[in-house]
Amino acid sequence: MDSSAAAHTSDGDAESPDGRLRRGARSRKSVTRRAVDIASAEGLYGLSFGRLADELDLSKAGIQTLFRTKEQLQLATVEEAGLVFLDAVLRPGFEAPAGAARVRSLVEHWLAYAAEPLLPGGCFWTANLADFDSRPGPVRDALARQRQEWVAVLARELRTAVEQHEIADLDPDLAAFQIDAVLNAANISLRLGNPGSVPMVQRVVDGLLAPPATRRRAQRTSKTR
Amino acid sequence: MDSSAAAHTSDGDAESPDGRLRRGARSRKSVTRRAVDIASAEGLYGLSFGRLADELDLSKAGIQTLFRTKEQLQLATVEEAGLVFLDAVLRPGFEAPAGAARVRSLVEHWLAYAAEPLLPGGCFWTANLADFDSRPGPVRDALARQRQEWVAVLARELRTAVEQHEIADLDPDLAAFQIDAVLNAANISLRLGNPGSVPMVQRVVDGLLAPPATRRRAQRTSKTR
DNA sequence: CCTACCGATCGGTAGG
DNA sequence: CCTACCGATCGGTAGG
Repeated sequence: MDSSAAAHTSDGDAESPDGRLRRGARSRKSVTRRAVDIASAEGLYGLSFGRLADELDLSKAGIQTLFRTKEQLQLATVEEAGLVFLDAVLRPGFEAPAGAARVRSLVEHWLAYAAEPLLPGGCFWTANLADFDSRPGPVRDALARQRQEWVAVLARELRTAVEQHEIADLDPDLAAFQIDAVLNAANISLRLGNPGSVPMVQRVVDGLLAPPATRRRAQRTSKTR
Repeated sequence: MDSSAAAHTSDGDAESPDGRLRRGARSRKSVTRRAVDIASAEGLYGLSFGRLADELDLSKAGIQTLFRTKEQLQLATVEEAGLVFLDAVLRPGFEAPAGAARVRSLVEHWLAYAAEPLLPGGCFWTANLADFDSRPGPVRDALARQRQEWVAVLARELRTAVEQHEIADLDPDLAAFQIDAVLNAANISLRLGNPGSVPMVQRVVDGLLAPPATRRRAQRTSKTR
């Protein structure tokens, strides 16, 4: 992840006398944070230098100087989205003890993250992976890697839950795939004005996480909750 | 669905003497079919009159005459995508007997439909619902309605399977939601060059459709298949 | 269906 | 020779 920001700060150890480097880093952060909001709703192709300039009261050429090309702007936006996800989902989710409790906490924080007002367009990856899955390149690769890391986190906690005998013996990778799938489906349903998929996610997760003796009942009937 | 095609054919009951209406309808179909291909890979916003004109050796203004506005082109493309899905998934799937066999057949045909070369970008709705879920309007409404109809078809067949005692007593709406979710997740994974999610879909569906006595084992362990 | 345009905006770059 | 901007404009293309 050698972003151009790293290059900016590494070619001179000392801050320039008038604070230009500091101001540059601050501008970069404010641009990428806004870009994450735009891209969550309208996709990474909805980004443009001109639009960001208008919304942030900067000049278009100034933003272009910070990122050089649109692809590098998109990559920086993807990286910033990862930080947003880290703060909103991973860090708070990891306050729960490893295993089933952490899976539940991660799912809860994910559902909150997908709802407004954190990101106006819901989940950043739901919106952009579908856009970029047919466009090979570094942006697609970065998005795919982040998604894979998220699914791997879920799988690891599910594996821990199995090893701790909190839940029945299931395939952690398969269960993580299912949880990620229904979360993304719920995110789209939320965008379409149908909140009914959120309790469906809960029921799927409850079914997967139910202790061995009661798992059949929890996932089977519609009136369990 | 009063499309502009209906308006074109209703303002004169008789075919014009030189066959212009016939040729217009043929052109419309060729344009929308190509538009479905483009939109499956690059989204309905990747459509443009100019690009379609280049690819089909027509003039940009000629295509604009057929559809008037870009939104009407998008709506006609969504409608055409529905016909593609009908031919590729629903009609062949419905040749299987109602219930569990039909669910399996629909899933099989869906997975084949999501793979190339039918549509270069995979599932039309996976790509476009994520794009349009934050853009209210008739295009979003049409996409959402089609998706809901597909999930309702799955739910109805699952309900039939329960009533025929082919499968355990589950909530058909919840199971249909899960199946649609993992299908869309598999479609994206296929686009990203990872075919491993297809057998995961099969295992999820097998777990949901397993007969009552064996359902626990089928969905539980990773080495069942 | 065609040529010929419009106001605007795209990503990117010029000199100051 | 560097940066972070500015106003202006490059060649192309968008929907209409």
